[in-house]
Amino acid sequence: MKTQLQIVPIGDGQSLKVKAYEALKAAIMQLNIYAPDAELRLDERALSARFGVSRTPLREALSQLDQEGLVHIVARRGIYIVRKTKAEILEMITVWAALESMAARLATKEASDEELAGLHDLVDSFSGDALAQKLGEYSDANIQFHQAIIGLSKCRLLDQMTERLFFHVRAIRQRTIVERDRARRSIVDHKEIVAALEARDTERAERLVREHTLKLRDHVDRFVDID
Amino acid sequence: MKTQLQIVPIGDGQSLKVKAYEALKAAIMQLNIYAPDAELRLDERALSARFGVSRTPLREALSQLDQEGLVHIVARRGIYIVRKTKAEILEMITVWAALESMAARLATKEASDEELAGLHDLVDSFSGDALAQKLGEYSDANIQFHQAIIGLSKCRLLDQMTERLFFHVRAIRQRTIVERDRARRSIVDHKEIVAALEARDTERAERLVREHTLKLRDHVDRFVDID
DNA sequence: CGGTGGTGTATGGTATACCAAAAACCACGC
DNA sequence: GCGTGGTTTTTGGTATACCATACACCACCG
Repeated sequence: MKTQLQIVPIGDGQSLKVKAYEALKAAIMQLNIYAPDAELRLDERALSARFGVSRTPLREALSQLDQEGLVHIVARRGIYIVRKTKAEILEMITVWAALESMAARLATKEASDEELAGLHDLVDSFSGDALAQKLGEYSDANIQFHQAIIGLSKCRLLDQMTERLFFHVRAIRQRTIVERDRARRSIVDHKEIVAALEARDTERAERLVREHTLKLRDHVDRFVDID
Repeated sequence: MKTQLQIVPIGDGQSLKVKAYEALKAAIMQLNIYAPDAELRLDERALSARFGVSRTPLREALSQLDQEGLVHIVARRGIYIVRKTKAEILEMITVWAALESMAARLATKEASDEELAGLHDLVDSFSGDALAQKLGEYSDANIQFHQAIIGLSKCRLLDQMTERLFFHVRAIRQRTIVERDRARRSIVDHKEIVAALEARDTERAERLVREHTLKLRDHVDRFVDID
């Protein structure tokens, strides 16, 4: 993981503000912000020159990132990429658990049999070779599974609100100490969740999802070392 | 309820951007956006002149409101105050239910006996004369109760995420048809919730809060007429 | 009278110059 | 050598001029 900002050329977007926003977000996502030598300070003028746009749209993009909690703008001091504290990460996972358990509840009523079958396949496809994979890839698959459940709730707002949470949670995965059994047990949980959804067991699906995500919370609490 | 923007003089704040943001938000909150003759269109230059600030900080404030979903900015078309659809309102209440039920769960573990006693008093103070009050005032007291529960979870993120939801839900209360028994039954629910919290009954507190808020969802679904 | 094309205007987007405050730097004196 | 005061530099905040596009209006033509 790089410890310096990797600025990608601005692609196609609607406005320069949006382009700058996406480029910055992508750059921050690639950055290992918890590395000791990470470059956490941003400079408006330098970025402006690097992107080839003026400060105005760039500032609007930075302002948006500030509101989302990715960067912290201090007047006449500087703009800093935010390092979430461990307590904040734990809170995010807690909120995630709340939202996803509600999504599971809704999914038992809103999702079609076909959609649930697709989710079932998704889990199966990882149960075979997941153990052989690197933890990082498992983490992606894991998030993919959880986002799929949220999608099945048919509630757009749940999608929007969890998107930001996943971004930050993803950022700390390389700080997570590998625990051998965790991936395997996680897949067992996933299978149980899918079974509850397919049985249209609303209460059980909600409970399993909540407990599963709160397990992750405890795991991060115990095995992630930041701050 | 006024149908025109009520611009208040910019008070004291840190930056002009923040002042403009707060003034605009307050103005929008005072506006009955669902009135047929409501002024939903905003004009950057006109607002800039009215506030006595340049377009730059004003645009940053508007951009933030756009991200929060209060206004909708369309390039070279205009800036419009957003009228949430009924479906969106229902989604917001659903998410609210998810977040507050988790808050109740946490509160059974995090809140002190004194804090719960305070919540108990809050409910009692409204059980006596609530029926005599106007529905609007009851609505405020209602939101106050729910925010209190979220506060007792000791989870800042839950506070932040529900704040926006309450804003929009508050905006539709004058469109809610008065249902005579609802305030009374709501208070019964509240008392049960407080009892569960005081008994430290995590599962029951979570369930009661969720069911209570989902009741509101159904009520809005049936008795609120927008779109 | 109705449709169509062109020109003018309104409006959000962008670039740039300037401002004020905070920090860094440096010279000076003890 | 170290602290202290002032000056320079850095940096985010603000004001303003200009740009590009979507829309409206109107003249012109069929």
